[in-house]
Amino acid sequence: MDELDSAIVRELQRDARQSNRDIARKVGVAPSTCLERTRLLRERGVIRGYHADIAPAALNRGVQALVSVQVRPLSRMVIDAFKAFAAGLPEVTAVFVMAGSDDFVIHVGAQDNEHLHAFLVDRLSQRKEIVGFRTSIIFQHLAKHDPEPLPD
Amino acid sequence: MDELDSAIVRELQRDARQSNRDIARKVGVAPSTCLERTRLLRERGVIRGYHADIAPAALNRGVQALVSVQVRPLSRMVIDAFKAFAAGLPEVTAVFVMAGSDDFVIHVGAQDNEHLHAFLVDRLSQRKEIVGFRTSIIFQHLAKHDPEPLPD
DNA sequence: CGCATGTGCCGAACGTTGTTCGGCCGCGAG
DNA sequence: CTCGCGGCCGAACAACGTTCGGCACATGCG
Repeated sequence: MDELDSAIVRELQRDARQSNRDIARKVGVAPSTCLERTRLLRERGVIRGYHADIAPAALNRGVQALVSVQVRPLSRMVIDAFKAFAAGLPEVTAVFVMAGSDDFVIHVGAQDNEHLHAFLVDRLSQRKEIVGFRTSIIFQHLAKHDPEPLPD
Repeated sequence: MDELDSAIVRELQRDARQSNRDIARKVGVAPSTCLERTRLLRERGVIRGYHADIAPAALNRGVQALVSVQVRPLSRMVIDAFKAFAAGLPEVTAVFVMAGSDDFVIHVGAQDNEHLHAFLVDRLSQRKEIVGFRTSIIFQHLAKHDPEPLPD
């Protein structure tokens, strides 16, 4: 992970669909070199994939929320089962397994408040391992899609 | 946003770096048609960008946390100022503006616990508008990078 | 010090792709 | 029925991805 790799990664974070030649030119190497570096970055697991960023409203997810969930008992079986369950729900876009007073934080998107409420009542609260959850609506979501690498 | 648009979006969510021809073939139209559709989706703001998904450890973010923050007074000025401040910090990868008992949730990544602690103590707690914050470590982060669109 | 070995980069070549554009088809309005 | 329009197609050309042989530099060993 030298300076060249970092530069390539930065470019792909900024715009994953620009041509390999453009990236090569920006980072100052030949296209073939750039391609080989990129291939190795994928192979090493540094680059995990390339994804389009879609406006939530276009996917019928106009309302988003973070749901903090506590489950009991705190055994691996229960945690893994709930994690798999949550990840499988279509309204769920991300699952955080947490340390602290909340065991999970779930990022949920729904068409509107009514659908969100239905999701919480009909899906989540069904699960017997849940001993409590707290839902907070998201007003805004600023995501940094090209975070700079932190210095060592 | 007809069925063809949805199919293209789905493919670009799955893999943003596959060729336009491949996408066209999978969704069953000519490459030129697919390209034009994609261009319109970008123009309409449905597609907001294409980003590489990078392993956090490679960016020196081995430790991640969600920080719930309360600020006072709850005026637009204070909220906007804190939002801009948080988004500008290199350790911060996402800022959620929330409804509920927490005003913000900040997604933070740091090299290790020591750096995380330093960030919280030296950066966050500097801000006078903060009346309280709570930090929870993230053990795991399952993100769904190709969420299916919800039915209408 | 000279030489052998290996690693990483380059540039050329070729098959593939992106992108544009003219034209065709089907549909709806008049 | 005819006209106009929107959307899709296919061809063409420039640009790109990908592979491969070779070169230069560094490293370690005789």
